[in-house]
Amino acid sequence: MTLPVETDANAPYLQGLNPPQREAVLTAEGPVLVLAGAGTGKTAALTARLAHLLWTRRAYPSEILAVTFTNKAAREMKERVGRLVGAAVEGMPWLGTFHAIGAKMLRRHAELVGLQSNFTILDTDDQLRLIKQLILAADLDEKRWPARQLAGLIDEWKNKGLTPAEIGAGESERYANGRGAALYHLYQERLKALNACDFGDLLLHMLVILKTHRDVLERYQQRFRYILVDEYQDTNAVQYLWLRLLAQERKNICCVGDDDQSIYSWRGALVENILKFEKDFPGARVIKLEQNYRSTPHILAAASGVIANNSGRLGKTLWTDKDQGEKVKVLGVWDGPEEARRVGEEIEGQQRAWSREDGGKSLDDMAILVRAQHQTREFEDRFIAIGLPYRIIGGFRFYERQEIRDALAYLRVVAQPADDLAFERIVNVPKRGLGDKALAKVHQYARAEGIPLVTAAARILDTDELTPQARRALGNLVGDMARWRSMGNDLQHPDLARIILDESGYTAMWQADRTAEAAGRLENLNELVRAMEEYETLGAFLEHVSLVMDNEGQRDEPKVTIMTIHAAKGLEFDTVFLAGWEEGIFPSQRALDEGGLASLEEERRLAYVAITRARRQATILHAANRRIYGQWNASIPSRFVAELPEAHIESESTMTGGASLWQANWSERSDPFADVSRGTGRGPGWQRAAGVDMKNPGGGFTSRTFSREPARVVESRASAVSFGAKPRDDLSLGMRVFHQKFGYGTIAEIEGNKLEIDFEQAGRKRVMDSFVTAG
DNA sequence: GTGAACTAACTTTTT
DNA sequence: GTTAGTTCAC
Repeated sequence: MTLPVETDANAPYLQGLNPPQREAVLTAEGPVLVLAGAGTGKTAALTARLAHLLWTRRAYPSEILAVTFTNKAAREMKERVGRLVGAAVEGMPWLGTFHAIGAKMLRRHAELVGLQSNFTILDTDDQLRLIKQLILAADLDEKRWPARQLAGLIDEWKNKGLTPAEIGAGESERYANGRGAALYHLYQERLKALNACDFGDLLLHMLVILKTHRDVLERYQQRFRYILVDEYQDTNAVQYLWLRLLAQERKNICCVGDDDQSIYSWRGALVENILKFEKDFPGARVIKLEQNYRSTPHILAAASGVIANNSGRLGKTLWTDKDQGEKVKVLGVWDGPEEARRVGEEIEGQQRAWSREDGGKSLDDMAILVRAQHQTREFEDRFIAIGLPYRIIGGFRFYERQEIRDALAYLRVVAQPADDLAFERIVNVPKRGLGDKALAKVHQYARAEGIPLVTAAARILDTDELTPQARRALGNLVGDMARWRSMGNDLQHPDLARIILDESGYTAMWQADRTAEAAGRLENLNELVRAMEEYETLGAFLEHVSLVMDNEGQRDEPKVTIMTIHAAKGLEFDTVFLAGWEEGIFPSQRALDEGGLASLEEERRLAYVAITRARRQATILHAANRRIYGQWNASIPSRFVAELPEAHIESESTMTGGASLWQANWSERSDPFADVSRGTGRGPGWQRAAGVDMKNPGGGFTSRTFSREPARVVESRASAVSFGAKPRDDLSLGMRVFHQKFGYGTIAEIEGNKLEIDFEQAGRKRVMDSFVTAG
């Protein structure tokens, strides 16, 4: 059934692949681990491998299991395989995300875990509301034991592949004095009653089924002749156990990943999975992809220098045949706003060069990567001010938006009368005068009778439990729902959805809304209904939406991308700005405080991922002062800056008088920021970070040019020289002023209490307004 | 039952 | 400094 090997070499899908890539494609049988460094053509190899399996008739499309983590990756793979082998991809029903495939399998075997095949997939919002109810019912103080915490624990347990029965006393102890396991159990019971699943269940239920039903397991083991796993370093315990069971029989499993890019341990990912692959699958072929097609040598060297500080790596040496290119720029700035300003200037410069077509870049080729979402704000503010088009990736996904969730709840309650959570969500949206009181009565009735809320609501109308007003409102709603349900039989579901949204008053609610977002929300609702048209049934659509639908903003004009490093994984840009490389920000304070060495190493991998996003140019920024939760803090450069190999970077500081002056200021204690209030709300972590408790204080750029003396920590006190000082109103643009160090100059820019001054002798400098006098 | 004022909390978030 | 979530007064 296989073609002779000689023809393989000429196969179209092998064109342009380097030797290790070819090996990864052609080693079809047996376990294979492909260690693919950043930018080494991983996806090309993966898709070629799929094409190879199909082309050589080793397997039918339906006999290959190919799992990814993101919908985007799945989509991309589908597209690329399609280009190689044509329509055959259409028949690849088992190419998708872990969760999508889990859901697909689970629908076939739902009854084995006490669900019906049309179960609902709850989003995190529903999940949290359900857990809150359980906590309330368990008579726990929600302040002391937040629902979020329990949700997090349950999620963690599910990621580890643990059912309630498998939670030991020690684990259970982690919530409400040992009641964790019991609450987890209750939660699962509730889900079953609601005929619902959360994300974790999609995998855990399937794992349980595979473990306990030999026949089912064997059927899948037979079916999947070949298994392909993308981003293997990100698999968690359930996913790992799942794969191991499925691959046990044929052992044709190919995992692709990069231990250096494992950045999701907080979601339960286990780097160990990739590290022990050869133990799990004896005789595994390990193939390293090390030729990088993305970045310049300087960028690769910078990234390698940083990641080399981690221990326990499988170890890869990336190389490239590209030209040296530019060194990685390390830029020290005064504070957050200046960071944003500098990046803006840099981008505008490149953009101008681009419009002159002399080697500049389109905005689409540039990105700003940050550690945490809140850092995007500073850039957003600045870019709005200078009119630079930008797009922020992240925040809410499409189906996480309030209006989408509400609309889906309406659809769910019609499609699935047992869906209490959906009912609760919309019972008083828009406002119908059905508040806590009325709802509590319905709840009580439902619990007493053991029936779903919708049914209870219908029955309670015949009693005199409710106030006449509530009764009227609830009667209308229940009547509407019954009508919509019956209409479902002879209407197309998009039409039905439109009717539901109109008749329920939901659309009208947003039309009446005067806030800025209202129009966008209506737009989203339209989009939702439009998207429904592509699905056969309402059920199919609901699954798609909760599992797959994302809101890739439509690409119009070129824009700079601002996003977190996590979100940037797998992407690449010509020019990348890496902002906020300061202790406490990156590495994050939480990682430093809580996770020990392991989480510091994960932060370092994050740094590695960040640098390797850049094709031609990377600029790393760090500010001396940063406002965190409204408090100004002196900050010191990240240790990762210190780890950048000197030969591949170029440092620059915009600090007044350059780095040496800053150093002088620092030690003379004349730096106004050295004494800036640190506030009282800071945990010990902040002081520790500022106290530089690491081996290499300050480090890098800092250790070479600045004082090694750490920023001193001074307790809060209403200091005269603080940011709180009121701005001077006696200064204006173009005014001639005098400065102790720099002499006379004219004010070129005023930004808060910081001035940009063109000095007659010293040139352009940035100084604090309190340091100048009107000249 | 609904709006307005207060108060804790605050990474990353593929599904 | 923001924002979500809760409490309090109509």
